[in-house]
Amino acid sequence: MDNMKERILRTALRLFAANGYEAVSVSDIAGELGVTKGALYRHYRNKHDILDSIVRRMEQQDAEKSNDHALPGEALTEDSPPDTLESYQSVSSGNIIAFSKEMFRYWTEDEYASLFRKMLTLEQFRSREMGMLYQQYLVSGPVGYVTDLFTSLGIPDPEKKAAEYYAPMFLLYSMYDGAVDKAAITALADDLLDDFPENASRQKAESGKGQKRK
Amino acid sequence: MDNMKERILRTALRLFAANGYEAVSVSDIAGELGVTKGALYRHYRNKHDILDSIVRRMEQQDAEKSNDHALPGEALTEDSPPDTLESYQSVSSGNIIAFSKEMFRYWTEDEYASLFRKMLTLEQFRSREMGMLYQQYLVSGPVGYVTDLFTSLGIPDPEKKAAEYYAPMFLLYSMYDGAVDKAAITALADDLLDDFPENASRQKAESGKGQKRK
DNA sequence: CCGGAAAGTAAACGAACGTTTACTAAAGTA
DNA sequence: TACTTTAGTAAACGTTCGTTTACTTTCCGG
Repeated sequence: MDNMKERILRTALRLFAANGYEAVSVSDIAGELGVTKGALYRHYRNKHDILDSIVRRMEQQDAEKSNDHALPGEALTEDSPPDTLESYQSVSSGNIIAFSKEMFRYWTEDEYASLFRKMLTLEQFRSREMGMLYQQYLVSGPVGYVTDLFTSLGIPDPEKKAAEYYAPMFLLYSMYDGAVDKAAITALADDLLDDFPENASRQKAESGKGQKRK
Repeated sequence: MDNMKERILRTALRLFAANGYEAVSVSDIAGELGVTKGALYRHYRNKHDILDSIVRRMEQQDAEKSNDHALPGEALTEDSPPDTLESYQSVSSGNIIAFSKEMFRYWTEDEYASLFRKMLTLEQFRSREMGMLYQQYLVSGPVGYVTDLFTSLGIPDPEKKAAEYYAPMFLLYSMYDGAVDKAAITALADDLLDDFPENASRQKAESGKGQKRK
């Protein structure tokens, strides 16, 4: 249907992700689409409106995605009811791993999400809004999510463990972007995620050397 | 001495780190310094020359730093001679941790390094050169360094372990940038680094290659 | 098939871009 | 003291920026 508006959005996102918002001109976007720049103003009020639409699209796509993967008790309600420990158990053991693998693929292989991630990376210091979005989607957001999960599971030092859990994924986003062999990075991500419970389980059963207590 | 040239460099870096190279105009830099833009051209051939000088300055500062921390055998020579396992032992046990803590402080608290890191983050997709520098300084460089170290120590799965080792630092760079309480992030970084040998020791049960003992 | 909305073009707008030029003032140096 | 270099200013260069305008083409429901 309204094809041009969509094409503008995606072309703009691709250019913003590669060069940053300010470095991309309206003429650049129009040129890539083989139209004159005046045509863009039939679909967007101004350049910044395109950026806003890109962000809104991501928020919408993210909302749909998290509805699909909603945990029991937080599917439809906005204010989350007190989740029982059991409600998380389903996602905790093998599910959190699978969920994380899917998330890694999403932010690297999904075209829109990957470009959006790169764009946020470039814009994070330019405005407070972009900085917040960057943190929310890629840094403190995921870390906080895992922290809450670990807390409800009674895992000691949930913050520390959450950082240890999410950090490899975050690092591998950047390695993925700079790598020639992308598949190797994806495999490494899977590998590291699979390893986590093994590494973490050590301190549960065995005492051995003095370790932080809770 | 040549004060203005230095002030231009640092002001430009500060603006580039916040907004990206393209988004900063020559007038912006001059305006911050309270001079007209024509004055900048007495010290730099053009805008890009400022960026080049910033990079060269970082490379110089980095070279000095790695000379201070040089491992035996790689102090002065450019082509690294075959390092013995023992030559790394000094940095391996408690030293690699201390070295890493120092590195974390360097990239977050040292004004020049911190701004340079942010600038590289914003410019990494804009040119191949900047992408290479970003990888070299902040991603594949550190990971490769730790991988080599772990390899020479006979640690199994050195790549995986190196990623697990460096990932928290890399994540905390971004958390540091977005945090209000910077000191808490630094403390968390120290904490995570101290934890690593304990977590990794699990699979050293079978191997008698005792490398960690405080 | 026709009338009007929607989509796109070409040109122009003022402002800002990076860079150059002509000129002035200060600082060294013989 | 005279001359040369250096640092900085103010203005102008041509180009490009985001945006607006007037006009043309396309499309589609009555």
